[in-house]
Amino acid sequence: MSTIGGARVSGIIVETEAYGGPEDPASHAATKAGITDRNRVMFGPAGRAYVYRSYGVHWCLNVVTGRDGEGEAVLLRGVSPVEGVDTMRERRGRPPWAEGPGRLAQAFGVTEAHYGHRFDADPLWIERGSSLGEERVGVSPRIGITVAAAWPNRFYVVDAEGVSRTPRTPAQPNSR
DNA sequence: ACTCCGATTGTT
DNA sequence: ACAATCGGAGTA
Repeated sequence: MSTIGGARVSGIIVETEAYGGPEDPASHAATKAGITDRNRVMFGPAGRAYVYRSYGVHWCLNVVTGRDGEGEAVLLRGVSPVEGVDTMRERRGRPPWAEGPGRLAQAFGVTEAHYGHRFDADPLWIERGSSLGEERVGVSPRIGITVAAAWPNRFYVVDAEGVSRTPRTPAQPNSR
């Protein structure tokens, strides 16, 4: 749920990816330098927003999930819209509204300004949803990464609107 | 100081 | 298939 910019936008989270601390080579917490300006909030207490810029173009939103010092977070990759589709249309121009991490952040109005925001407060928060049968939860490797590419850390609601289309399999080992 | 390239998306 | 776009992370 977001009230960023005064507009009420909400939806159901239907796709996420788990990123661990320094022991997860695909995580932004896994840097040689340890804690940096970018990943600092990941190493803080759970329940805050880790926002990063992707490809110099998009914002992506994570929820810090680890204990203080652990560096773990969950990337929000897909939301099934409930309220504020009109606002999403203004922000995005056209569908899909919140399918994929960049679109999701744009639809909800999330930017760098929300780095470190606490999810227990306005203008951006998460509420408990309804429980879901195991058979409706899909698991797969994370999208778009090149290391730890086999880790089954992506979770999604089977057949739900807002789940990103998985790109064709990345490809070859020998690009050089 | 400088280079490489990505937790992506939209267009060709 | 490829461009857009830029700052983080490592020093290729």
